[in-house]
Amino acid sequence: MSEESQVLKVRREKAEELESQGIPLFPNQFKPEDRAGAIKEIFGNYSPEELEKLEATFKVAGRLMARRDFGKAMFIHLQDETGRIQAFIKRDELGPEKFKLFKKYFDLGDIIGVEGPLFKTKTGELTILAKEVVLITKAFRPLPEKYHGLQDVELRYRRRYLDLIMNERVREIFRTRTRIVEFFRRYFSSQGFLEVETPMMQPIPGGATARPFKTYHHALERELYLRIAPELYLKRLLVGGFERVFELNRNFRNEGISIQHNPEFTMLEFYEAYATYEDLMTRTEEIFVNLARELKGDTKIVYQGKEIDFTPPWPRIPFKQALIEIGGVAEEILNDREKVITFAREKEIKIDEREPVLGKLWAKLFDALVEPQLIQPTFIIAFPVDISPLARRNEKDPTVADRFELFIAGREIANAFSELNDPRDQRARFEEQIKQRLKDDPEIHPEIDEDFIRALEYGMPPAAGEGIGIDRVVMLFTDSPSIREVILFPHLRPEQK
RNA sequence: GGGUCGGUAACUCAGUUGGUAGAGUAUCGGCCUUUUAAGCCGAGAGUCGCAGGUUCGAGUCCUGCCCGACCCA
Repeated sequence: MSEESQVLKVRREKAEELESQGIPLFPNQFKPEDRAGAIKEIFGNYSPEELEKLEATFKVAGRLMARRDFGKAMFIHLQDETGRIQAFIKRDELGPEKFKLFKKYFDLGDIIGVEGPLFKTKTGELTILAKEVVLITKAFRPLPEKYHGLQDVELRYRRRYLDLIMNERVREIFRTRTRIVEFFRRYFSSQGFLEVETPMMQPIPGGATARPFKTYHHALERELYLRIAPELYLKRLLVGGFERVFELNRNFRNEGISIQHNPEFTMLEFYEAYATYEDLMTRTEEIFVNLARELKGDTKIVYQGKEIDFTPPWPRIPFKQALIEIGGVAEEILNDREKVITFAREKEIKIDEREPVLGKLWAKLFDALVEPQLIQPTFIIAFPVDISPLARRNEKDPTVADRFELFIAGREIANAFSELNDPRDQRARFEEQIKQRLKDDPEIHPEIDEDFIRALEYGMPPAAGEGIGIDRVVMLFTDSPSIREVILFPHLRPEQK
């Protein structure tokens, strides 16, 4: 076989023959009036006699997914967005010409229209008796195998359209994703938050510690960065007088791809004036309980075989205490930088031994020893100030920030804090960050966002803000082990020719 | 970046010690007017990820590379 496989050749020849008979391959006149799901929902329980009395015809369109040929009649399954419905294609009903045309030229994968009354087969399946059947869109390529479907993970991601045709569970994941996004928008709107859009392209990437994507604007003749977080712009809006704002959109981080990381991911950030991080813990509990009830009708879900219970209140454990009690790190080790490094080496936790910031070393220990153990929803609070450059200091202990991170199923799901609004301290924190920056660390931008400081100098009301990783929330509620399962088109290396 | 596993027909997968590349689905032809992965008979379909190497002979062994999954960092 040369450049074209046998199957593709047959399809192409069939299409050409149809066209030469004056039958259009891609007509645009057919208007379906019914959908598979609604028909089955309404008439599924009708008896054969009741169906016969209906005297109504139904008109559906969808993809031809299955075909069982009996010579002078055949059963087909047609799939639209709402589900599958069976139709019975009978020579005596259609007439010999149309029947022959269907039999010879309509293939699995074609999009077709069927019109006719409903009846029940011997086996009790609700079925459309086809009085009319038309080709709506010819498929030039065959569908994957009807029973096993499309399994190859690489192909599923590269040809997501096929994955969606073949795998109902995948369709369900993305419907759930949309429901979750809609839930957040509805929740925040109902709570008086204004949804806003701030720059995705930023002259100075800020609001997080991460390596950005760089691009170039020709007319402005300057480099721009795809945002790693919207934080610094949302806080400018607090300065501007919007007291409750949120943004739900994409962030970009130029980092590795893993089971929990995609270079572009969806983040919800919200900011609430006159609130504290403690208020946000309560709000966060409320959000997840409401979401679980809406999606599952329960405050419990099962994720990868583990039951997760959102019933509040959730434990609130100080960062250092978690390291000691959950991570099993002795307190005297934590307070000594050299001992921390030795400890990490013994435990084979990879750290940069030149790292001068003690909090960053602690964070590495936390990621390795504590995070995987936080299965039930848990707030870790009182983060070291030196890894919380945008958070307000605790009034009693200035070495920790009024900050929490939420962990569920061994993963960070949310990050929140009372916002630092003292412009002097903010400048000092930025300067310290740059000073402590390891040579050429791509995750810390060497430039201070002076306009952000200036905004704070006009006065930002005390506020608390939070970011929630939407992809990870979707993973939890769809029981998906990998972030790629909840992103329609995850990034892959280019396909080889 | 390192490790493990995988890449064989359009799809899902076998392929023994190195000895003519297989099955099911799909496709094509024949039979069949209530099937549910319909059934029966027959047929065609392959750059075995790519490039080298070893060998009389490589899907199989060796080296490098590409793509993917998972684990580690």
